[in-house]
Amino acid sequence: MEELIQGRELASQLSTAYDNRSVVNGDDEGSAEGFVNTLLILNGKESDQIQGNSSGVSGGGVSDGGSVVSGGGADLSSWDANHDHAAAIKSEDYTEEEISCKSTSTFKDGRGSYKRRKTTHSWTRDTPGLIDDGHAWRKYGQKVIHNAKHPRNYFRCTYKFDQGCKATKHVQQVQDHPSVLRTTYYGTHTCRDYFKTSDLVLDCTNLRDSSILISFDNANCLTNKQEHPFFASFASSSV
DNA sequence: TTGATTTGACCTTG
DNA sequence: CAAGGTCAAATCAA
Repeated sequence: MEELIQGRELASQLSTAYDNRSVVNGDDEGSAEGFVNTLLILNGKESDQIQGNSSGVSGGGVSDGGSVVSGGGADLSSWDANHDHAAAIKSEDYTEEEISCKSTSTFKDGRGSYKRRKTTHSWTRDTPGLIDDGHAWRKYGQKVIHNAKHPRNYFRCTYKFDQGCKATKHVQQVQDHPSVLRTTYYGTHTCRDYFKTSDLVLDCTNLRDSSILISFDNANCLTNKQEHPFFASFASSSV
């Protein structure tokens, strides 16, 4: 996060320097390194760390969820602050095994890509009821869990097939508190809900001098940046 | 008619 | 083999 914040500052400095056509010297090597690190992170080189240590990253985020990348320090606290019923979130162990399906057995009817969730990156949230987390989910299963009073519901991203989004989640009532729903998120959203993000502004602070930025509605700049902080920063780094 | 949900069967993993 | 995760046909709903 420090690198990301630093990168944001450096990007601003770079923009200013470019405007002034001034020669950057002195500690420019360190600055450049930090900026490159930031770009690497934003482009996924260290995305695992981001995902593993962050709540509210795309899949885990509610519609007005917290910031991960671009929001800076102020946004970091917005997750809990914006929720009266502070959601309990925790990350679990994560390995690269998720990436490769190591099954060697034969598949029947095209099935077989089953992966135990134990080794995949996940985080949980406890909510007092059903909430809109800002993503389109489709239920694909329900299962009675051993030693659990309540069944577990399985959801996948609506755009799983359209856009290959691998995000899934499980929702289950907490045993001791039936009114509380425990949602476990797996994977992060790689999809784009074009209807919801059509007015997304990637980085309004440097809008005037950023030829790579895409903006469809500048008027909602602040609002959307708060609602989709991760997408905003992620997208801007990817364009 | 089309998309979402239900639910039992199927499949993998520990 | 038990348990959890996913598939897909049947069903529901807009």
